[in-house]
Amino acid sequence: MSGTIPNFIHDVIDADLAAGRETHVHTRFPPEPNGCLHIGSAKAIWINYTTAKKYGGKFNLRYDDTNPAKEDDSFVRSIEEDIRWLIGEEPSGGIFFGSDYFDQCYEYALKLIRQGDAYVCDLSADEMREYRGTLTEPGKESPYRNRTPAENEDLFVRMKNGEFADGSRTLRAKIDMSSPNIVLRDPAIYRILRVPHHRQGDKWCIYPLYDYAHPIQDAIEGITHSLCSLEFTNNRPLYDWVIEKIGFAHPPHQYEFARLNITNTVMSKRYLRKLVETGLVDGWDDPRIPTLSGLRRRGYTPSALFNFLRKVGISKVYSIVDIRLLEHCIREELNAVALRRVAVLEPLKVVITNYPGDKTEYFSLPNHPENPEAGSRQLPFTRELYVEQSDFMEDAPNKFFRLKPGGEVRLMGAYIVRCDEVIKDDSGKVVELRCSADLETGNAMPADGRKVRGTIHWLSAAHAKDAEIRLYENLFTIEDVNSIPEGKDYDDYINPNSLQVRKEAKIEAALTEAQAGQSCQFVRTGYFTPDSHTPGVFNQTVALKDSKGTFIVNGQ
RNA sequence: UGGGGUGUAGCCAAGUUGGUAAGGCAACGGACUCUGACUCCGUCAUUCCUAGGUUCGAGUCCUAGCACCCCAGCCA
Repeated sequence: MSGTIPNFIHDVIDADLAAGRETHVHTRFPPEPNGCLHIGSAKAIWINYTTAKKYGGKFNLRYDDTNPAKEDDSFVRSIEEDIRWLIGEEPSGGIFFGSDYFDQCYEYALKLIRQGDAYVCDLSADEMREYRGTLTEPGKESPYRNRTPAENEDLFVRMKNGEFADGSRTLRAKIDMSSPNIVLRDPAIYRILRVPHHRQGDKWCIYPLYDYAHPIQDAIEGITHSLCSLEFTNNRPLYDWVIEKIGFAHPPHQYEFARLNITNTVMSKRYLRKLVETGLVDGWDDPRIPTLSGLRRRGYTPSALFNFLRKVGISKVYSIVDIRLLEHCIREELNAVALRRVAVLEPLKVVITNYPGDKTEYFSLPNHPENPEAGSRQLPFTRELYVEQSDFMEDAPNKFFRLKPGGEVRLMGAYIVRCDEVIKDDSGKVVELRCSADLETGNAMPADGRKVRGTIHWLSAAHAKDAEIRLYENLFTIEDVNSIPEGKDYDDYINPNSLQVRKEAKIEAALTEAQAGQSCQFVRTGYFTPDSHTPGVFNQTVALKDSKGTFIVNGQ
């Protein structure tokens, strides 16, 4: 279940191992602590983690914290928590910080300077852009490109010592201003930035850029296969350049895979942040967004997520996965293990007219119909019950197998009842049903052999407990949020029904003891889990599948 | 009009040295059912972006096109 299907990365590794280019496998996941992890990050974690595992190698967690202007310590804590939750253990190779290698990055920069492979450039950001050229025209060499190594070293040391203003100079790799790959047109590898670092404090006023720092981090940690997403493909030649010029004995190699996209949701950190900051969702762990904390609060499990990722596979094709595959994976898992419970989301009172008002009897309901070992529990039955409003229809079509005037239905695990009378309020709304139970038959099959097709869930009004139940739908009404028409914005496609709160819900007594992190199936409606923030609130993980499109317990 | 990456069903995605298109999701039929769930059966690419070519035989090889994605941050 946790394995992977064949993929090009493992093909590469198999070849490396077979040819003796590598003797082992070491991977890493390098998040920048500038936001929360989401299911797209989970794909990167899963690929790196399972690859290391498959080959008996190690897996590192490394915070890629080279830009103090964007990073925050609170995110390193949330990332660590999410990863522990996801993989269920410590990263086997350890936890590191890219910033811990700043000294080495600095020393290697000096080495590049002395080799004539890097120079201090005084061009402003705007000038550098002009000199860079365009996609179709080569760039021009910087007038500072031919400074001597000694002059460059002097300048770079003074950059480090804080003698120059932010942005006034950069250290650049001396590669090729006419390269068709723009990444290679003398990229900046160090910038001056007077921003305190979350771990280094005020030690530095120059910080290395990703393209320069990343290969060094990988090499220092002994990473063999550096697996990242497709948008870094253009940067790979620079990655290799850094490794080669510094002269690492055992060069790591980078391989790229397509990032994850899912229909009707958003994966960009930038937009997730916007949703959180504008209050369109309720924090980074809002159950409607695909952050790991949100998914966790929603009731998703690491194994369901990993299974999902495994089924999606690894490729280099831009793709957008149907969110229903994700839902399938959590249903598949929860169906097998979740205990069945009764909850009435939208209660409608039912009075059993031929049942004594002072009587209570108990019916046994299985905790899991397919697993007798899960046992059963007793549900109290009394004259006044609650059933689901949507389980009654006054003018019902033929295929409606639930309660209707004059019709019979089975109360799950208990009596067959017939609807005799419908009581409405002044506005015509149905407020109560008066039914009669087949007391002879009890919870057995009818002796006369008549068929009762429908089975609905119910709760004794006197015994039911109150709860708030939150139902969720897709956050976006558009499948691909990456292709929003011109002139429109993400916000134009937010589903107004993404959260629906049922405050008047009723639940069976056993549910009052449910703990956050436990999932159960509310019979006939879906899988739910207690909210981790508010006691007495349940979050819907996913609705039960509704193959005929008529099982309307959710919404209208 | 530069460079890089990618094109297999509605959506993901396998396809060994060319040998006659896996699997999953979705959908649609049907069986079963005291959850309209689950489970179970069945249907779902004469065709692999297009056009040529090589071959007894091509998704796999060759040639030429086309489409989509990424790159012009002192972001990652």
